[in-house]
Amino acid sequence: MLTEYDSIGKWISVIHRQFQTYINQELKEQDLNASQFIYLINLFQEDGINQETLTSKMYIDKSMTARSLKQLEKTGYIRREKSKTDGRAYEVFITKKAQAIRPEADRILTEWNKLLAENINDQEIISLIHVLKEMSDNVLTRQKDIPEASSKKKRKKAKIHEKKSKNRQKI
Amino acid sequence: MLTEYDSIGKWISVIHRQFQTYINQELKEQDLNASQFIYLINLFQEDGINQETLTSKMYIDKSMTARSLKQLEKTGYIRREKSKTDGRAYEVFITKKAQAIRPEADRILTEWNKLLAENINDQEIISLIHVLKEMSDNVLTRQKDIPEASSKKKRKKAKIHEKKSKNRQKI
DNA sequence: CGATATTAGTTGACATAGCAACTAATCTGT
DNA sequence: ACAGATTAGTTGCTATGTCAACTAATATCG
Repeated sequence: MLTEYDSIGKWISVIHRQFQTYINQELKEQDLNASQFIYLINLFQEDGINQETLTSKMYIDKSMTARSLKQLEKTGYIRREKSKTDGRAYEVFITKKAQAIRPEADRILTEWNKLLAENINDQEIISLIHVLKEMSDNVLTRQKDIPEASSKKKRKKAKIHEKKSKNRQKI
Repeated sequence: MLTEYDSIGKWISVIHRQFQTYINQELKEQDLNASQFIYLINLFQEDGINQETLTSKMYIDKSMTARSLKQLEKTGYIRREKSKTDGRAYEVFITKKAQAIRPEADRILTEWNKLLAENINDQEIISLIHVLKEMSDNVLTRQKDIPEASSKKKRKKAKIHEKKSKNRQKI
């Protein structure tokens, strides 16, 4: 039961891949792909957000954000302004082009959710979302609890110039 | 509610990525990565399976199977035998090296499921699995119903005559 | 039988994603 | 103030995954 792959992870992975495929099919006439689409959806909800906030809202790697936004900027769906209060940060804004496809974007997501939820009652859906969120939280909590000897939690030892010892072997 | 990305797809994607990261962390001392690991798990359940069956059991693209098995063969976790009854097919067998890591593999999955399920009661887990399966099924059913294959299928050159009626029995 | 289609598997191209290393700007403690 | 740490963002490398085109073997059906 809980010891087998064939329980939760498998179906999560399957649905994740189905989602990618579905979105890409729906977008195949647009100059947009699935990951850029998801970034737009998040920007619709909070325009003017900076990349870091967007990244953590999506629980994704910041490099993905950098690359996706770069492409969205090139194709004219967003523009970026250097923050006036923080010279490192950009504020990200959607353009008219993005606004124009918003109804279609909403439609695509609505259809997807409708497809997923077919023959499943509302109570189960609500419970599902709740449980998924909680699971995700469990993982995040663990990641915080176990800093993993990573570079995140810098020890205060502050050895002078330890930089050279980075050639760790991965096997 | 159901019209927002922030409902199901988001958490599915987040947990999917967390799963990849978790497995890769657990495996970082092994000559195995997350996707190969999942193939092994499936092979433990059904040794001697052929690639096509394995592929559909995992709901993944067959090219991924080809590449992952190639690597697993190179690192000695599996071997392949040409099927005696079908000259196109391979039967895939796990080796002693794979058997040897099976307990560790089971442990990793058990821990993952335990982590996910922390503070979530068994009934919710059972319901979750059931609902996820059903959702995945909903998507698969749609894919069957909407073959849309005619546009995908490139005409082979010198296709002489069209079938009497479109033969759309593709998956 | 023989033409044609279908199937199992491989490969090339490209999209999606994480990690580590890097730059430049900002923050912190003394 | 200012050195060292941290943060925002970018980039290189690699893994994960899909789609389409391809080869070779097999199935179908006149």
